[in-house]
Amino acid sequence: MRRLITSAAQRLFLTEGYESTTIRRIAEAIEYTPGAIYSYFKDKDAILYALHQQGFIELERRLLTTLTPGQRALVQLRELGQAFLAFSRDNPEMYHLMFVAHATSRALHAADEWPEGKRVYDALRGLVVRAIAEGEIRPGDPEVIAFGLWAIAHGAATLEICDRCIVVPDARRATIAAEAFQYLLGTMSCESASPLGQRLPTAESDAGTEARAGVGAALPSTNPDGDLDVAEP
Amino acid sequence: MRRLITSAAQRLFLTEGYESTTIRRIAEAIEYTPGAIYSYFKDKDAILYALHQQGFIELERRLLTTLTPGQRALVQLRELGQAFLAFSRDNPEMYHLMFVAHATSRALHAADEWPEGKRVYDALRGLVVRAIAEGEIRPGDPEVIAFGLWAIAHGAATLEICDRCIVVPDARRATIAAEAFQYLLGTMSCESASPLGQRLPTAESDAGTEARAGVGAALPSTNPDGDLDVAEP
DNA sequence: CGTTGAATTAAACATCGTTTAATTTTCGAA
DNA sequence: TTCGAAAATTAAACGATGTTTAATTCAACG
Repeated sequence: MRRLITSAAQRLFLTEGYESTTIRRIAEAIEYTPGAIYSYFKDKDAILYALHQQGFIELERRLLTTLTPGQRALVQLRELGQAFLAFSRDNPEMYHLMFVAHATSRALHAADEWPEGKRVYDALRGLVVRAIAEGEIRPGDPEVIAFGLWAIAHGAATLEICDRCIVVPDARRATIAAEAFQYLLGTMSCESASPLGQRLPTAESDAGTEARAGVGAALPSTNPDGDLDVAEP
Repeated sequence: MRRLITSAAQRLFLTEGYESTTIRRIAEAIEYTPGAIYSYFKDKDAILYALHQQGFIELERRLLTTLTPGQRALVQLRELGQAFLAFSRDNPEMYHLMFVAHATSRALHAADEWPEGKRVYDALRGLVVRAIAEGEIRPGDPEVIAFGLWAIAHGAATLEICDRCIVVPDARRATIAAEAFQYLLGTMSCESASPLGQRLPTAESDAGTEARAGVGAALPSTNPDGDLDVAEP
């Protein structure tokens, strides 16, 4: 029954947007009465929070399935960032709910209240440690580096979602987020001593695609129609 | 009269928070009737948007007054980032309204609808161009570098504001945002070829303070009580 | 069949943003 | 000074929201 509610809420949320996702409309969608919902969720924030959790599980799935297992840590870091940006672009409303909406951060005050986030972040930090150990990015505090990478991806994603990219020229707008992540990851890699510090060597790259321009276009969109394929029984 | 309304709205906004800032409460604060406000603002979003504009003017003021005029571009970039993070920390609710609230980005669709933001961003890009010309950061696309720096600062700020830093250990939490910005600015500087690429030489630095730890503590908080000192006639 | 407990509803409450018609206030011209 | 038009302000209502409560329906079991 909770599933029924959250999946209806999610459908409404992704199709009609944030404002139209009201308790009454959810109830109408599942052919129940508004009051009935309060037997299964304390209040509206609880529903949003459940959505928020499902979103993070889906994000985690997408991030982890993107990683090519045997690959070098630096390459996996790049894949992680690209997948993160792709997710935010495919599901902007969901991303907003998950990361910046006031409704959800209200019920969030300790790390164990956000296990989904902590798992992904720990994986990121582990990857950073490995990248340093493999001598692919210059040594430094893994905590700072991991947080920095997260901040870049999250910052670029939210700037895009909140229509803040209107200050960059039209021609660059679509790709600037991925380019910025790519550039910054490049500068911290060990090859960055070369004057043009943005060519990041990978196993499958160098197939004729120029490094910078290739990033935006190569963004994998596993889910092009923008739906979240989670918990729709 | 518009001033009266916005300043009351701002006071309510900063003291009582987002949820409590209702038209009726604003009217009550200025001893008017709710309907009267609609003679001066089209709707509630218009009030939030006016606040949003004032916030950007204040942010711009704080950023520009922080820059030490004759200083090298790289140092000014660092000052810019620190001032930006300090602002977001001093005025979290305001920052949320200005950058990520759905209400404000609704009325924002072209660059000329956001002149305050464009001005600051152009200044940032100019600084990047200068830093490259002065040979202080490695050459690259100024647009990408400027956007990247903005993404870092904005990402770190929003992660902090939205309580996402709970995944980093308690001891590091308070300073991690500033450290990450400092680190990333360091890696793109030309001195970063050294193994520990995070010492950023400045005019007044090297006074015994260790580079990394000094950043968080040195955050200038021009406005410790968290108020915005704008438009309170 | 009757009873008990859970599920569901209908209706109300307080509050919200917004609109409309009526009222008050303002203020320059007669 | 008085009048009347224009502006400012109010009172009241509308529709919609999240939420609660008491009543009602429903399902299961002795």
